[in-house]
Amino acid sequence: MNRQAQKQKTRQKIIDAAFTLLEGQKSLSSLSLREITREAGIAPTSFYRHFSNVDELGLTLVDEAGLTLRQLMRKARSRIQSNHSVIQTSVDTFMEYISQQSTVFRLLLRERSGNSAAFRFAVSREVSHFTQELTDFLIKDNRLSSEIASLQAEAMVKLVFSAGADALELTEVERQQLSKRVVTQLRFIVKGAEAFAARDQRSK
Amino acid sequence: MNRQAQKQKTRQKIIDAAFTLLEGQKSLSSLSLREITREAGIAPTSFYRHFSNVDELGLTLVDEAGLTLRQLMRKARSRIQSNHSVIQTSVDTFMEYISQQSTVFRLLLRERSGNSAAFRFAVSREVSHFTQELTDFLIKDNRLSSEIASLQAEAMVKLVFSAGADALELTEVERQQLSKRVVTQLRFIVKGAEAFAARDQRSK
DNA sequence: TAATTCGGTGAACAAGTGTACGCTCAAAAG
DNA sequence: CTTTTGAGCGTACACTTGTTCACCGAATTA
Repeated sequence: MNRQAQKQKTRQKIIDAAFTLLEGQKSLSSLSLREITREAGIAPTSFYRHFSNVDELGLTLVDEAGLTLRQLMRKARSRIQSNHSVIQTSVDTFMEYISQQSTVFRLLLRERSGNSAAFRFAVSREVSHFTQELTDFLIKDNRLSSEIASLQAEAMVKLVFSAGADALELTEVERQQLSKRVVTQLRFIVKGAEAFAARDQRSK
Repeated sequence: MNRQAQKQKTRQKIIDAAFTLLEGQKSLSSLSLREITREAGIAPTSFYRHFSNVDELGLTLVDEAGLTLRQLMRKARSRIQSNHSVIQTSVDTFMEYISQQSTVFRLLLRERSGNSAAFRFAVSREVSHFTQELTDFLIKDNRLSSEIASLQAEAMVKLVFSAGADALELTEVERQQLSKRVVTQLRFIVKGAEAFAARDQRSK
């Protein structure tokens, strides 16, 4: 068998093992090398053929989680085309992803304020992408000034991610109730930003 | 010397040692018993005379952090009496506390989405107090319906805490810029909630 | 004064950790 | 076919970890 392919395969085994362990209550920095290799079914020392550190593996996982996040955005956008309530659709999509990919979101939301500066930075980068895309959308779709759009987007993302973190602890029905609250709260922000934008227009 | 007082004193030494270690990049659950006792200058086994677990110590720390939070609220309220911009004053007070008591806030903000369910629960209890007090204030001061007040308060607290988490990574000047953004974003929420309240009034 | 309580200690244990080193043996290169 | 490469393994080492146990000695009680 192809040597390169084989290596890639065990590398994936390591990544999968880490994700499996993360499904429990563990965080990235509490994963031990030996734990991971045990789960992956390889010798502890083999780990070093793929990553020089557990931290390096951690950054890889954050990157993969970022991919999921971008996938989420794409899905939300594609749904908005057909359906008209942008906010409702977006929140629904977000919550759906949290249910389906709970391990990935747990990873992101935990490491966002976790102990490792490197992880925090990596997550914050991903969330920035998210915010930037929303900002662009608001400028184009709602014809807001870039300043107000950016403030609005930032507030909305913070609110949604914060609610997402809460959602991880909740049952399916509680999650739906939370969704309704979040939708209303987002509408507060939209309405408020509109009012500010109108005032800005008038004063010009 | 009084035996009881002496015991209290070493108990405090343990708590102080834990806080000192937390000033680094460590989280509650990554603190080890021996680490703590080493820092406190006592024998590892002495720890058990005061706490049966490191987790039990952790909950004590969260409680102490909650005290600081309530102190913050009191301070903010007392300042609002004299000054008129409620939002500006509150955000300033919050950011000031984050600067001064950064370890405490790091603890709260980290454990809020940390690995331990017990810690998460304890923190969420403290944040709930915070939200509830703000809700009451909004009902009394802004004459909002309890439903809208609660939604508004929840959104505001989520936004402020989320910004607080960001602030921990920033320099003093960046923090002031962030404060300005947050104040505007909070005004979005207030304006938006007002609009919704007005609509509710009309429809009745 | 004599007896008891109890906070703090040191030694010891089993279990877990990261990592260095040299080996195998099949794939890749010559 | 021979040589080189390199992924994976086993052993070993030095550490750290939580917890048990019997013990000391001063403060407290009788």
